[in-house]
Amino acid sequence: MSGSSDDHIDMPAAPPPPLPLPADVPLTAMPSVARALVEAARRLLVAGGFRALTLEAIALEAGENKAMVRYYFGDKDGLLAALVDSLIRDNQVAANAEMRALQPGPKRIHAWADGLRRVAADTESFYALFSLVPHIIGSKRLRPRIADLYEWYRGLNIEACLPGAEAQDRHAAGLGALLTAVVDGIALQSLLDPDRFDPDAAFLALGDMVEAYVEKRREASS
Amino acid sequence: MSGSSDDHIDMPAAPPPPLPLPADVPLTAMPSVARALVEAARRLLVAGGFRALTLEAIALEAGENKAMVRYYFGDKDGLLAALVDSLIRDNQVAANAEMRALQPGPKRIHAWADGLRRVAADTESFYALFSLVPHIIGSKRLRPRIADLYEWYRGLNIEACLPGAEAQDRHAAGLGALLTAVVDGIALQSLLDPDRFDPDAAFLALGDMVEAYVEKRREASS
DNA sequence: GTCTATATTGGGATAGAC
DNA sequence: GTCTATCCCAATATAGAC
Repeated sequence: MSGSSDDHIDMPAAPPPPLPLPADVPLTAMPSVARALVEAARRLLVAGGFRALTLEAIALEAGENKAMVRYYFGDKDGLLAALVDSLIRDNQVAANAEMRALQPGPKRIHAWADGLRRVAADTESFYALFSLVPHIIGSKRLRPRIADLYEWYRGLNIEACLPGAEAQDRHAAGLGALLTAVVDGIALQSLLDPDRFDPDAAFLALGDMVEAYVEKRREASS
Repeated sequence: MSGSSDDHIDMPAAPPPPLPLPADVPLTAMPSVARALVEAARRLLVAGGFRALTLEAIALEAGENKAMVRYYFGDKDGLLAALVDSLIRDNQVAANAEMRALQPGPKRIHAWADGLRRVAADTESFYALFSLVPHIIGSKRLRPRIADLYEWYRGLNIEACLPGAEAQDRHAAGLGALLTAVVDGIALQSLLDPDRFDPDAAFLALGDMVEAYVEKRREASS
């Protein structure tokens, strides 16, 4: 069945789904049916956890046909990749635009830290994300896609705080990873203790720390 | 069967679990049967994810009887709490002892950052932890226990980097939360991209950042 | 309790209408 | 190019026989 060697030779080997959407298409740029599916999946995930995420339930919630998942995303993992992308990336776009409008320097760093604070405050998105993590890590196809997404995310952080850093600069790479980690980790602590935990304090400290670090780094290199 | 009202009266009414172990008993201090159960649960979780964690499978893997879970931990969530505690806390004890042996100052901070690096490098533990997160967040009984564990963990970080900080000091609280977040977040990135991602770079940056921050903070307050 | 038959569910695939 | 209606296969759950 996998080879389907009986196909007519002139049939270009199983009509490839016309457009399995790449995972990095922003939600707003998707065909409306695809967007409806992603948004339905998100609602189901937030409401009922990963178990609730069946193709049938998603199609029902979206008011679409089950086969549309295959049509637009190839398979369920493709849809999940698009979902994770929307959870991580869409939040970043606004902060990104804000950041680029500012000149490099302390002010930009604090503005970026504040943007990260707002991203981490979206606990619903992070609840959905953490619900997916076990499945992502266990999925051969999904994990590399999410890994790429995180790589992009780290690069964004580097550009915000150390514009023009060399790609091989290990300190810069460490900073990018660290900022990404802080957002995820603080969001996790907020989910675990929504009443008592104060996420903003961490980002205040973060802004000051990155500023002090970048300053020291500039002095050292001059 | 749950009521078993036919039991002889002189049988002291379902021996109440003599010690639903508090979640913060270190693994090494547990009765051997309890420890065997926790370790079996850990192996199953690492091998097969959360779905594999049924009471039957745990008892089988541990070579114990299913009822022992109720006896030692009250219920499944009690066992899971002890498991999470062992995943987070046991790693910390050694680093904690090391830290206390050092005088306050830059050296201690870098030693602490290196301890955190080693904690984050235990990807198996973090795989288990992240597999449990969706269930923890959704569990009314488990979530507060893990929240307390994280509170303790944040306090430990504060003591390592800002010994003697006031409990109400928001900057100190932010730093404690931030260090905790970095460990979790970096471990997540390692799990997502075990081949390419360089977790150590983040902790190098972290040590320098915290040092620069604490230094600046001391100058400001003097 | 253990096992097997059966029903249900879930992910994936295909054919064909428009 | 978009979409609907089915179908298939595997895994799981349930039920009843023993």
